[in-house]
Formats: sequence, C-alpha cells, structure tokens
Amino acid sequence: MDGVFEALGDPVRRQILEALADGEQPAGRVLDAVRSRAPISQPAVSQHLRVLREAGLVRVRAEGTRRLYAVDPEGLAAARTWLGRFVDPLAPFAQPLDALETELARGRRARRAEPGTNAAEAGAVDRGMRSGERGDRLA
Amino acid sequence: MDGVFEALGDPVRRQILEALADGEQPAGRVLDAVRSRAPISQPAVSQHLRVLREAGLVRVRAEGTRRLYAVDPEGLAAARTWLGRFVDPLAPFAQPLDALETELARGRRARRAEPGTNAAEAGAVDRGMRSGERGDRLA
DNA sequence: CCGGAATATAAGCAGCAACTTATAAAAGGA
DNA sequence: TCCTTTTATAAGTTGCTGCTTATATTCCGG
Repeated sequence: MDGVFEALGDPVRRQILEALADGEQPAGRVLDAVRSRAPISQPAVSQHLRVLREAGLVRVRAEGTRRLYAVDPEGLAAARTWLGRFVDPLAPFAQPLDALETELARGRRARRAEPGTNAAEAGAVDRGMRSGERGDRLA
Repeated sequence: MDGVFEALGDPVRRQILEALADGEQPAGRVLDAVRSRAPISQPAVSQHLRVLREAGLVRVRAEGTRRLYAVDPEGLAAARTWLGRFVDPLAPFAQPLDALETELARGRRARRAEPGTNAAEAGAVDRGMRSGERGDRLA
C-alpha cells in the first residue's frame, strides 16, 4: 500500500498501465508496447511490473510460461480516493460529474481499437496541460 | 520535470498537500506541519513547495513577507482524471465506502497469498500496514 | 529428455533527486 | 537606517532508483 504514488511516479510505469488499459496482456506484449516508444531491456520492464504488482496496481495470472498482467482497479481506486480529499471541500457532490467524464473516456476506449490515441491523451496530462496562466517555468 | 505524478510520488510532498487540505497556509506553517512528523530543514520544504507549484498542484500568493500556499484543484483533478480511465465507471458513486472496501478486499487477497504469483505482493502489503498514519496510510 | 521461448532474479553501475549548510532577498518594525 | 523575520536560492553531498548484462527458472513441443 505504501508505494502506490511512488509507483505511479515513474513515466514508464504509467505507460505500462496504459498498455494494460485495454485489458489483460502478457508481459511480452507490455514489453513491446513500451519499446514502441523508447528502447528498454526486458528485465527493466519486468522490474517495473514487479513494482506495480507490489504496489497493488496490477495483478498477475500465470498461464503456461506466460504471465498475464492486468490493471488492479483497487489500487487505482485507492490513489483516486486519496486525491479526492483535495477536490473542492464544498463539493463532494461533483462526483456524478466525475463519473460521467469517466464513462465518456471509457466509451471512447471501447469504440476504438488503436492504442495511439490513448497514449496521446494521457501524455497530455503527463505534461501538465492545463489552462495556461502558470508560465512559471524553471529548469 | 513538470509531471504531476512525479510530484505526487514523494511522501513529503503528499504530506504538504495534506497540510494544505484545510486551506491556504503560509510556508512557515507548512514547514511546522512537516516537522511535526520528521525533522527537515526549511530549504527542503521550500524546494518541495517549488516542485508542487511547478507541477500545478499548489498556487502561491504573496502577502507581505509571507507566501501563502494553497492546493490547486486543477492539478489534482488532472491526476484524478488520468486515474479515472482505469477505474470502474460506477465506482465513484461508492466513493465514501471506497477506502474501507479497498482495505477489506486487500486483506482478503493477502491472506490467501498464492506461492509464486502473489508472495511478493503480500509482503508489500505487510510493509504497507506499518505506517498507521491517518493520511499517509493510503499512499 | 532436450532445446527454445517467456519471464524473473542477480549484480553492478550511473544519474538524479532529495537532503544539507550557507547565503541572498524582501518586507516590516525599532 | 539597521535588525529581524520570512522565504527563496546556491552549492555540494549522498542514497536510492532505474538501467544494463548475465543467469536462473519454468514451461512447452518435438
């Protein structure tokens, strides 16, 4: 449980989660997905998967010599719940709206078959795309 | 880096956010809050605040010689939205029970730890339970 | 059984991120 | 003006984290 946000803090691990967003996949496929963006070794991805597993963010299922990984919604929900505390204290009632947003994202995901849009969307969030006004850049 | 999740990955920064959960507070008060749990220098907290600010998770307002920090809901919402893609669309409606349910399910899962696939995960849960702190318990 | 495929672990190394102390900057009060 | 308070920045050190290569483990087909 300790380690959920630590695990989410790594961009490669978030990418792995995105690769698993469409459903259960063997480690090899996850490896390929990550490699489609940057060169990385098989052990590196295996280690990332371990971190995610120990954080409760993914679950594994052995099938033959393959390891099928899938997102563990519980772990994600835990992180989400923690974040929920900081959302406007006046409005825990914004929840239904939140659910709608999620529903829309899900519909999009189901309707489509290409993983490209997915990554792009998440990447935007990753890079902190928000309404400007904060141009306080400092290296 | 300007990553939201990178910023959230540090336990001290999450603690700072918790200290700001009750509303705007001057940097000095944040410093005291963090110090109430572990010894840390003033510059260290100042640097953490900068990371949070650059990630869009907090905003600052100068008042005299004081700097008043507050949570920026937009940044948190971005993270929450990203996480939302992996969560059951109906889950947000169960929000109040979320944490408890997660806890229970996790305990169950750890108890029936299957050798090979789940051993490491169970160990991680054990380690996670040590904290006992209200806010950090989750993360 | 044996070779190969899929995955995990071991061991070691490099870079960075978070800490420290020292100092600067800015504002308010005597 | 000078001192104090409050916060930020500079500079340097170090432990941890994520990477690599090499090897072990497990399973399946021939």
